Amino acid sequence: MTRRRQDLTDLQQELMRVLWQKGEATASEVWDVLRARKPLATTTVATMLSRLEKKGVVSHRVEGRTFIYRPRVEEAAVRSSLLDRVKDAFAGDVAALMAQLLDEHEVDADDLARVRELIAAKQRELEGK
Amino acid sequence: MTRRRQDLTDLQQELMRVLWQKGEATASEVWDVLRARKPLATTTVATMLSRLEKKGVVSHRVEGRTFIYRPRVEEAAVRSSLLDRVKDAFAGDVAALMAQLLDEHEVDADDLARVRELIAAKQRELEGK
DNA sequence: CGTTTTAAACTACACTTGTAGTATTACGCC
DNA sequence: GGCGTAATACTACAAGTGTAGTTTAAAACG
Repeated sequence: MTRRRQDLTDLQQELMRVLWQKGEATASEVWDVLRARKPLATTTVATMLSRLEKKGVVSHRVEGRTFIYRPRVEEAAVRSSLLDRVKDAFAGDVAALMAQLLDEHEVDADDLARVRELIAAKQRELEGK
Repeated sequence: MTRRRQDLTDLQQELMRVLWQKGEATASEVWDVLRARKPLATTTVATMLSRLEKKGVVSHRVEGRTFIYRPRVEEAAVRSSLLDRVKDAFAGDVAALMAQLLDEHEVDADDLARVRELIAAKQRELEGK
């Protein structure tokens, strides 16, 4: 029980990213995408996928003798769970979190504008209530 | 090499949180703080602390026959590393990240105001260049 | 001083992860 | 139809984690 929440490790997330992007994929298709970033044996990818299935985050159907995997959790949910972690690390202080984010990561003018609009919307929403 | 970056698990982070807050602490002091949240044997905490030391994230000095631990990594660094992870999960899209954050987490008017000001500052900074 | 308490050291163990080799078996090609 | 190819199944193994018991030794208390 190494991780609480249904968190994914980096590698697991990379596998999932492929599935999320493609909708579904075979082990070798996933391998094909990942090998650019990182050299892995095909069996490694297969192993990971079947373990992910055991964890319930992917499922597969069989076509011929090939497994076609597809995600069973949404990317947004995983992101959300990750956000929770970070929020905890910031003792729940979302503003502080954003501050550090703005501070350490390259955010361009467009991003700022977008976020600004989001905030305005949120403020209107708060006032509405 | 289960985790890249020098990431900490949830439990490890809870231990560290105590050290960051107190500046330094003995195993039983840490245990004392943690046991509210979670029942752990004292030896568990001691084990974790010595493993954290092996990893280089804490150090200790001896006083009498007691170890007094202190953090060797800053909280900001750990937060930063966590932010990196999330940013990756959002494919680098900081604005999207913030959007989900604003959407799913309770942010009050004060927070919004603070963030708004941060963004304004950042915008001015960008223009300045 | 002997007994209880307390600290740290050492040992243990199950589980997950990253990583991949080996075995088996079905397919498609010549 | 035999053979290489490719796919899954099975096995392996070292690290790291969560969790804690056992051992040893010192300190504190009465």
